[in-house]
Amino acid sequence: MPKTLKLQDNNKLETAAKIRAAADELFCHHGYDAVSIQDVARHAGVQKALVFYHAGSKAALFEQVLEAYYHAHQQALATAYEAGGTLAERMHRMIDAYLTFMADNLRYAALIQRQVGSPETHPLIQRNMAPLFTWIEAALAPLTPKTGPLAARHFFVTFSGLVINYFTYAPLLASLWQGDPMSAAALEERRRHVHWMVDTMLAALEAAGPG
Amino acid sequence: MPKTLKLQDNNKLETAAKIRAAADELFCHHGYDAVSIQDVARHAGVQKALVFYHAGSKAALFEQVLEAYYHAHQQALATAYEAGGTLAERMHRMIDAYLTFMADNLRYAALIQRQVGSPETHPLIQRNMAPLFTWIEAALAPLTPKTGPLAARHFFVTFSGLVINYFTYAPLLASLWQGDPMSAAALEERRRHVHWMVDTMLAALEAAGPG
Amino acid sequence: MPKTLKLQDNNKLETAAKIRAAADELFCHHGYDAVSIQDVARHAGVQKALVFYHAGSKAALFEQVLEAYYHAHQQALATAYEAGGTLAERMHRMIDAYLTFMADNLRYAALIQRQVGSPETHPLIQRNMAPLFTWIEAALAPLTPKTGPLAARHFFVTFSGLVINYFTYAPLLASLWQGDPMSAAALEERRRHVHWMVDTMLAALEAAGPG
Amino acid sequence: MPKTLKLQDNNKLETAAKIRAAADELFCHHGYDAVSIQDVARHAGVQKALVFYHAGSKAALFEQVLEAYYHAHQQALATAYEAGGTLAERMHRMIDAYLTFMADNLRYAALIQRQVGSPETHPLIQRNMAPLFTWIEAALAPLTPKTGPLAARHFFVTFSGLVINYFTYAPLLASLWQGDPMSAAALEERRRHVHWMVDTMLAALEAAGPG
DNA sequence: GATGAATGAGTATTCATTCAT
DNA sequence: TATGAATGAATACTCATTCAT
Repeated sequence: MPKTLKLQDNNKLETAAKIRAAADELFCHHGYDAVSIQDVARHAGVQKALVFYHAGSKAALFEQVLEAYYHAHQQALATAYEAGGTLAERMHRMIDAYLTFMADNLRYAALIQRQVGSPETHPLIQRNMAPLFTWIEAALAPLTPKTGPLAARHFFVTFSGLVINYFTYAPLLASLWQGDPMSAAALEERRRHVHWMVDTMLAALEAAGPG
Repeated sequence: MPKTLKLQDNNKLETAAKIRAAADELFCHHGYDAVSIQDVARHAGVQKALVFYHAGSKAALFEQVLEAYYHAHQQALATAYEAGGTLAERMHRMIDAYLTFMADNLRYAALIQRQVGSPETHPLIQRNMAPLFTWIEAALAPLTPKTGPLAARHFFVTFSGLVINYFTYAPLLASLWQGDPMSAAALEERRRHVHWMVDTMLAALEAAGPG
Repeated sequence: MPKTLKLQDNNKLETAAKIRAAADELFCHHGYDAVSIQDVARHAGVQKALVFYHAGSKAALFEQVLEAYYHAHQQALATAYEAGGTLAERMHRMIDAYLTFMADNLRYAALIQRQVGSPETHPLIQRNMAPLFTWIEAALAPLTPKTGPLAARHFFVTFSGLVINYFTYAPLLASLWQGDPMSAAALEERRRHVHWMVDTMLAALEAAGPG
Repeated sequence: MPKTLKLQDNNKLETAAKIRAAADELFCHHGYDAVSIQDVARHAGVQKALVFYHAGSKAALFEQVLEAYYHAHQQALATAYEAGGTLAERMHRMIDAYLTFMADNLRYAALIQRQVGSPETHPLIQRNMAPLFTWIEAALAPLTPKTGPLAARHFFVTFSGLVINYFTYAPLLASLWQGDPMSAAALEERRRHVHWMVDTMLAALEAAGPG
């Protein structure tokens, strides 16, 4: 009976997937410490011991969630890394890719936000940031000095902040924004704001002459 | 016996202060969930039950810490709120006040960062952000439209992010910055970067004509 | 109301004592691994968390039990260590002290027996054995060589075994002994057996001349 | 296909044997309670469920290990039981057989040592001791009284203790012995010590006249 | 103001064991 | 014969909190 087989296969696959999905949601929502394996098990509709069977430990489960986001993030930016065109075009594309990924993975912002404070997670976050930093440094090299207030590294912090902060502070901004700051229209507006900031900044750098 | 009374008063103050100081340090460093009252008591060098006597509960103790930062923050920005001069001057002063407060209260950034994800803390953070938002909206009113990508609210998110993100991501940036990103020299460099961003942005807005 | 005070005092003292007593009995009966803190708590009639409050941890509780026996043991042998008389008299007195202590602390033999296999307990047992070894070596020095089959260290193993083994194997010997091997009469018989062994051995050593 | 069959047979044997070997080593080293089936499986390099398939249960696996030692022990003493010669010769041979078996099965001493405290194992240990006890009682019958301090049963406890205790306490004696108490030279020395004790004791009993 | 004892629910993790395949 | 998933009870230990003194 292939049907039975398929069902069982689905069940097996589903168990591990259900656990990861539950862990993802809970960790992102409440943070590592505030979530217990009991919570994850309840949320996934499985038994507590089964979470350990599949994930090994709470820390390992958390790392799996982080790792999944890391891969998704890198993949999301991959095309933007390699795309050509003018500097402004390339910057715009990178920002669009970043914004789209964040909008598609709203929990991710919250996760990272919280974990920035936990040194154990730093290596993973650094690994995550490194390619983007390298890319921005290379892209801005013709226009920016190696050091000082206009060095590329400052623009890296500035522009990643322009994107990330919108998402992390979104729940707090709901009262300032009329309507949902995560709606398609609001996100599009933010996208154009960041593009404007990029264009303005690039124009100023170009006017000032090469770094 | 005033002498005894005074001593007792000092002891009282000292005990409560020691507890708050310990709570401050631990909550900021490890987050609410990762800190136990036992930890706070040990760190303060007092008995566990005394923490409850003075603070009431763990949640109340945490709120006291948050509230203290809230007041310190408002006080730190108070002069900048009222200062006069050109728009650029006023923006610079506000940014300087913000940066200085953050540099003086490095733990605060970490605290807020973590708590942004916890809905219970949202009211306090919103209360904290409100005056600054109002101020920026008023300050930029002559130059920015009420809605759209160049509305003041976007610049609020953008510039508070320019400041805050530098602090929250600092421990991750250590490898990119050569040397400590929290050193006086590094902070001064960041200050000048943000000033440049403000000046550039204001110039562009002015060139484009009133919102 | 002194009565109430006394009762409360007793209760406080009793709690720690009840826990130690329960731990003593259970650890000796079933061994470290087979006893859970839950068991100890139930046996002492207190709550599980209270065991940790008073003892710190399972390992610490176990060490407290061991340590108590160690002190009792040393105290039990103290007089015999210092007593004078002929070599035979001193050996007899030591054996009597040892046998009496073991008979009064039947659980102790079982405890040590089991723990001999656990390296973590070795230091404590070695500390326990050291004074007796030193004493026997000094006492037999005039009669035994420093090395070889008749060295004092062999007699230490032999005579401590003569005493200890009787107790550790007692529950297995019940069928061979008619009646209880732990009865006063049976113990007195064993005492005389060990004395006879000592006398026989000393006579042989003396006949053979100084080591 | 006999070849395949044979291979399968070998694999079967190997799997069961690997499990028993792993169980043997772990149980002897750490005791019943401290060893999990997971440990055994890992140590044997097989799957956890396979251990249950082959052994039935943890208790059954443990009994298999004990039973194997029981058989090996009886077999090791078998020749000594039946050998002829003078009483001293027969005693020496028995002691040699015992010592050799213990030296060849060092883990066994540790196992028995621990299990003496567990009533469930008593029947097996008693079954193990019975033939030796009967043999010693018969051998010493001409020289010893039926009861009292010089009854054969005391010499049974005494001489089995002389042998066994050396092995069980060996890890604790390492510091007293210079060098390894389990080295061939050290074991030979102990053998001669026990022989001397036997000879001395027999001579004294003979001098005293028949029991 | 301060303390030590007590509590009951919670934590992550491991257990021996079963079972469908 | 072998396996991977699943289970429910148990493990040592910590938690915030209370309370009598």
